[in-house]
Amino acid sequence: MERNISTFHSLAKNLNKIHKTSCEGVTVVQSSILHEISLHDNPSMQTVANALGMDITTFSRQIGTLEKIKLIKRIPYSKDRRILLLTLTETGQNLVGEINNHIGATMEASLSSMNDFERETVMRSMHLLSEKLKSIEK
Amino acid sequence: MERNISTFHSLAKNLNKIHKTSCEGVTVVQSSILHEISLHDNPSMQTVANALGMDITTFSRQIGTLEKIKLIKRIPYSKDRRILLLTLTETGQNLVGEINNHIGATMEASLSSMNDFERETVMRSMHLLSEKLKSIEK
DNA sequence: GCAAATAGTTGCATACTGCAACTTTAATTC
DNA sequence: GAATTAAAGTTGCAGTATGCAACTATTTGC
Repeated sequence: MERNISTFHSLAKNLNKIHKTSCEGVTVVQSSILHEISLHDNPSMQTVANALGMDITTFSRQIGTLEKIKLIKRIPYSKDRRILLLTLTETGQNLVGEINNHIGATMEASLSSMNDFERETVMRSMHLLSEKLKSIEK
Repeated sequence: MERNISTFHSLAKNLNKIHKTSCEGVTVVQSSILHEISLHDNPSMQTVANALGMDITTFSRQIGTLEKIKLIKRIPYSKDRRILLLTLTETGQNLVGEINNHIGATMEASLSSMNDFERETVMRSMHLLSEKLKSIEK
């Protein structure tokens, strides 16, 4: 188990490192926000902030920044005027695509020395693990 | 591949969340520093900062904080007086142990619905992946 | 011995974070 | 249907984190 803890730290650190080097011009947090928006269909601020487990006030300011640099737009929701819907601009969509490509390429590169079976096993395990971890409450 | 990117984000986020909830009284960054120190035998500042990919100035200040709250000590190295060696205090060691236990317990809990074979596969994949990711240069 | 390199610290200037308090709008309650 | 309560976001702090530049102190190389 001791060894698993080191694996935990190492994996967390390296995933973060990959993410950092993959999102030029934007921070890791901002990249996560953009990605999360891309997963939904015009989500509200609360929706995205909750999905990311971010404090809404910090989130609000990050959204302000992202709108200022024209990666997203805030659109008032006519049926409930308290709500602002978030949408990626075209620039934002392109950036998300680039970041995804970069992350994907880095992952591919680091798994390149595995055979297809190993690679498939690792990817499936990653997916399984992430699904299990999602369901942690609190 | 599109799906793998979401897995990537989800996994990174959840590992970070587990870490955050596991290190009470200390930030995730500080916990990483403590863990990294625990992996070495009286490492120097540079050694740990490099291992974590942290800027030495930020690191220096974090070490200042950690020493102030008596989790680590800086010990001058007699053979090269530019160097300070880092060591965990007893309190620091205990904290690292608690954090490790908490992380371990959370991981166990979230994998509890798997059978032994699956769990073993996932853990081995995690380890394999983290090893591969380590070797990414730059 | 002196120039260059290395380990670490400190001075900014900037950015991130979260609690408290606020505004605006919607839902509830009586 | 007015009054209360709740929800979505924003802003005011105050504390912390981050990184570049410049600094001190030591060591290494020639």
